[in-house]
Amino acid sequence: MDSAKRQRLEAAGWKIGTVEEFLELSSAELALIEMKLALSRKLKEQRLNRKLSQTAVARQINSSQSRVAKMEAGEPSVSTDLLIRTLLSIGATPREIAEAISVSHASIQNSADDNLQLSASH
Amino acid sequence: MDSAKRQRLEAAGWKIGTVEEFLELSSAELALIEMKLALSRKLKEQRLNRKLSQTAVARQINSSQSRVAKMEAGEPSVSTDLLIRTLLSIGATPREIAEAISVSHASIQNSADDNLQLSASH
DNA sequence: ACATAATATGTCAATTTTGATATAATAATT
DNA sequence: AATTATTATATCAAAATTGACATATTATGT
Repeated sequence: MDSAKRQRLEAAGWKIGTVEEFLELSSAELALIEMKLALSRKLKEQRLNRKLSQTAVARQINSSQSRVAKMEAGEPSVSTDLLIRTLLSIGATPREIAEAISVSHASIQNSADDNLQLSASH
Repeated sequence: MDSAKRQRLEAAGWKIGTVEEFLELSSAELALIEMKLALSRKLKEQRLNRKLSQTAVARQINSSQSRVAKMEAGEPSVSTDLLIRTLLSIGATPREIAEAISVSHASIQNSADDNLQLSASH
């Protein structure tokens, strides 16, 4: 968990810092972060599928290109609300959104490598 | 749609006002509202299942009883973030959350009575 | 009926989120 | 290689959300 997953999270600006800090994140908090990242990825995927630029998406939702970029980067300054609103606006169905969220579940439960590394690291 | 569904939404504080205003709500906005209401209901359901008071839930998430009440009432001042965080905190799984969201989809597609009434009302 | 627990509603200062803007970094096109 | 389109990153004032608090209403038990 430490290395791989933490780096991924930190890259997106979630600055976790120490291992203690990381461990202090409740599983609920982690699950929410994972969910938001899953929605981020879904957004980028859907946008590319529809061959839209970030600017085009921004127009559809009365926002700015930079905010769309932040959404896709999974930055903490982006709320779940905004992610979902944007997904719905470009035509994603609630079902697709639900699927993305379910996937985020799997990624929590599944990353056995991460957990192994964690429990082996002390 | 006017009467039944609008009343439900307005009761929760979404004050829609005129029919025009209502119709101006994009389907994305409506879908998001429906989603949030579905999460509201899920929260209440899960809380009752676990026989927790609103105060007990508030403690778990460092919030207040009144805010939990607002969550369950589906008030606009409650973000999707908070709803999901709370659901996760009391032990709901991402899968359950996803299911609730999928249900909200059905309610949009299904309410044939509402749509009929709407198109017949002018 | 009375007390008590639980839920609802209103308000508000503090925090968080947001769109906008500027600008840098990359990719695509000619 | 030079132009142009696209995406990334930083900053910030305005808007939305939040926890806390007060208090009203409603349920539950005795």
